[in-house]
Amino acid sequence: MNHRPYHHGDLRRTALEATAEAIKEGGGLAALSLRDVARRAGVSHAAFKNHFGTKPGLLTALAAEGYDLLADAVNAAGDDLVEAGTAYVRFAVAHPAHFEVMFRPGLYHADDPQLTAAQERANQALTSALSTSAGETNALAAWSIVHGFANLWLSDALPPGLDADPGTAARPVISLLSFIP
Amino acid sequence: MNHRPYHHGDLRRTALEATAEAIKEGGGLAALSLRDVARRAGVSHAAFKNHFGTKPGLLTALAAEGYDLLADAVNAAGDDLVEAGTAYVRFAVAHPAHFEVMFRPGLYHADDPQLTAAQERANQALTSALSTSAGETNALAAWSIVHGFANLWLSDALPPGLDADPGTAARPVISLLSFIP
DNA sequence: TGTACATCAGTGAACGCGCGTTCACTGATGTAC
DNA sequence: TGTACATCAGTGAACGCGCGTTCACTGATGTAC
Repeated sequence: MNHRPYHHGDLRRTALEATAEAIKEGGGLAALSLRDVARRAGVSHAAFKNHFGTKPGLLTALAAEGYDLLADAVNAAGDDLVEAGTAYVRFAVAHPAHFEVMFRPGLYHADDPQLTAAQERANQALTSALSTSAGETNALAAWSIVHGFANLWLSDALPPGLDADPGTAARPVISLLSFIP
Repeated sequence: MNHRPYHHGDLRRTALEATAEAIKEGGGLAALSLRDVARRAGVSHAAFKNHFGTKPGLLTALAAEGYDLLADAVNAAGDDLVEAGTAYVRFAVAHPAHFEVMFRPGLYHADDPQLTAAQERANQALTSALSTSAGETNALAAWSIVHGFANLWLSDALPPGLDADPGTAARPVISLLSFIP
């Protein structure tokens, strides 16, 4: 008999994972419900109140985690535009739920301090992959191309026949911008 | 007394407009409900059954309309990569609800004949903006950059200070790909 | 021009359901002394 | 080391609500003759 203890011990962590799973496997972010997340986490559906407050609170935490993961991934890629861009695409495909929530600020508390700090980290990471002489147009192009590729991949809109690994498929595309300093 | 007639006369048209409006002004696609659309259209919430069947049926019609509008917009731009790309961005911002639904095939009947025909039209329009010698990597880059810019704009994620018109703001970014034949 | 009738478009009530949040509670943990 | 007690984490029932869909219906339209 493995009777679960009354106290979960790591509910916050488990809840975030269950949320990402629910978005990925359930009907997407549109169909996300706290009760479904609770079921996946094996916990009462009222248990989240202590950790996150309400539903937007839960999504705030997920978005903040997403920005932190993105910052980590881009930082690990080093100060190289193509590598950083490839890391961006890989992050989006590896964490589709985080990625989707991050870009829907209407669903969470956009002014949460933890969240804005994580956004700032991600921003720094992305900026440092560009030379300071790159200019805004170049920066927008770089961000647009990786963001667009990631979204198209996640929408399953890209033509068949691409490499099965999104990073590998994206690299030649991103490399067209290699002239950016 | 302007007592509405029993028969609406143009409910299909009105319903699609009300749906786009509900997505734009209500809480986004996630919060879309048939009953809200019916309220906006001034009609019983059961009235859609005759025209669209169920909720996915309504979204199928909206997506099909979106692909047709996109095809029209890109065709009108002529066989020029930058102009076609700018038209893509303008379309997305002018019709955000259509654009959002189009790239969520899980929400509609992706095999609907009217829909697939419209998709084919849009595909043709986009393809013809590229020379046949352009190659797949170039095509993916062009699509990615305009799709990414449009999504970032709609997410309100772009830095402040850009031109208020999304087409004008996007043009210099897209122009970086002018080397594509 | 009139009339019968089939078809179509829209109504309004009803259904069963899952939702987010609140509430009083209980079990477990940790700290003060 | 023991004990009292405050705090915290999780429970389970309850609430009110809006949802998508179905149903029998009614008003309007169009067609056959």
